[in-house]
Amino acid sequence: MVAVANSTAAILIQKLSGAGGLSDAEQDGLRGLPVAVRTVAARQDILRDGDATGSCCILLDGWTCCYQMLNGGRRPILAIHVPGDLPDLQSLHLPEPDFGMVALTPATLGFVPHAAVRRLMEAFPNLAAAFWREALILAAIQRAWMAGLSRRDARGRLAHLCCELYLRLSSTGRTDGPAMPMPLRQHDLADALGLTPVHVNRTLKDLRDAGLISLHGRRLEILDWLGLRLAAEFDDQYLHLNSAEHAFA
Amino acid sequence: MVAVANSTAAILIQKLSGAGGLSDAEQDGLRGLPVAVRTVAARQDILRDGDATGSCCILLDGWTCCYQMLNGGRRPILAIHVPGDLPDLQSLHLPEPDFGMVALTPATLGFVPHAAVRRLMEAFPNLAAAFWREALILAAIQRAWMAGLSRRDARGRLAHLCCELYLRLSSTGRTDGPAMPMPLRQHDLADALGLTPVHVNRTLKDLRDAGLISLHGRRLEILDWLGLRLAAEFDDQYLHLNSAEHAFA
DNA sequence: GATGCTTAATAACGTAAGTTAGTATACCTT
DNA sequence: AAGGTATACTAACTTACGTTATTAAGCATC
Repeated sequence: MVAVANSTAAILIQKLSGAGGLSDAEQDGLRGLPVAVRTVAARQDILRDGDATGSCCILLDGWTCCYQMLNGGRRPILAIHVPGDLPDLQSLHLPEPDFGMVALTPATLGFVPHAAVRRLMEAFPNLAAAFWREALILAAIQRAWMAGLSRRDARGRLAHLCCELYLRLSSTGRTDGPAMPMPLRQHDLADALGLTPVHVNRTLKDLRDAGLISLHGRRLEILDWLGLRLAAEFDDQYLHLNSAEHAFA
Repeated sequence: MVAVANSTAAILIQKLSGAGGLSDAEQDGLRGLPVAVRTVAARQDILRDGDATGSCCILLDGWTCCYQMLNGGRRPILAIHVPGDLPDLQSLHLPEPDFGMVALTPATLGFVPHAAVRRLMEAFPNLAAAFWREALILAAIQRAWMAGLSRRDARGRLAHLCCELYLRLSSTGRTDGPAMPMPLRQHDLADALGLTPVHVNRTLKDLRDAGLISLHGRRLEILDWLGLRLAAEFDDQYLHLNSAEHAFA
């Protein structure tokens, strides 16, 4: 366990800088956090349902997701996380997680002990607010997702997910023009969208045939942003992005 | 706007007392909160999507729900709240809500200005933690709900909701033996479960015919708790209830 | 105790998505 | 490059749930 490495601190500082930015003291506080960096292989469990770890993590590289296991192998995916996300701040006050977490790609995470986070949050109310803001944005993302599961058809759900992931990646410069990495297999998409893999396949074909996206070899390209937004009824407000700058702005 | 009335303080104190209870100073802090009590009629909007109110609310009596509006009158319900719940703590850090809130029954709510809540949370870290714990429990409830929308059939979803609401009501003594109030109309249940009212009706009949519940005149009775739990694959851990005491313990 | 209005119950029919099964393609490993 | 495994694609068939429509039952208001 070493003090937060430069790159980790940079990611945290970028993530937590809201409209007002962070003071030097706050930035130093973040840089002083003790962190254990861990690398995991794709498909490897990061957190098992019920494990209490005593630390929070920040996703530094790669993608992860949270899921719940139900009987019969059903595995609803509850959230997808991309670099910069803080997936389990909730563990600060609910030590026993009600979900598991796996890596969707090879991933590296930083684990920071709860005690250190708590100390930092008490010393810097602004940082506490910034941490909570992040947690609350993830909760807002969950709400939007939930609304889709409840009341959108397969096409709308898939389109919505594409829009959302594109913007979330774009906000930290991880898109490549209109294209982005798409590490989720159709099986994962199915678990995220509440569909079967077969129907995900059909629906992808549908969006492809409609000229909205193309998806080959783990790379998703958005061919018609407006059309996709429309199919998704997508409104980016819930993401609370600082800059709405992306290839289609 | 007056200082929290006795009953309001009692509800807050009960809600926020975790395993350790609250100190006298903390309880006094809660009693000193300025609160505006408002009564709303059933079906009346409490919060419109996008409104910034500048305060948080606590539900003192009655039921409310949060929803999002989609095109074509689709109205997914994202959360159901019962007395004691703090439905919009998130507004502390995300002032523009991404959802609306309506009363499901005549309801009375207490509104506390953000500034006052923030002051209290800075003065009493324990209270801050307790508030966040409540918000995180509601988020956990959302996750469980989401998993259902994604991977449970109509029967499982409805059974799960019955189990959950029963325990949540039971934890503040609002059940009556194996029975509880059930103010949601079938139309509301449909929006909460991602189904159509017709199918909710069919599914209710299904659970009734299976001898698991009975539902007449806004009153839900659980006839076979074990059977219902089984149909729901219900595990109450995610509710983080202090006491698992209820009629079926 | 009529009148209307909202909610619940059923039935008949339609369809989006699930299931099963098979083939093709990509991707690893040696 | 050959073989094996995981993933993607497609088709044929089934089903849970949606849709539309009608009737019945509550539950207000005058």
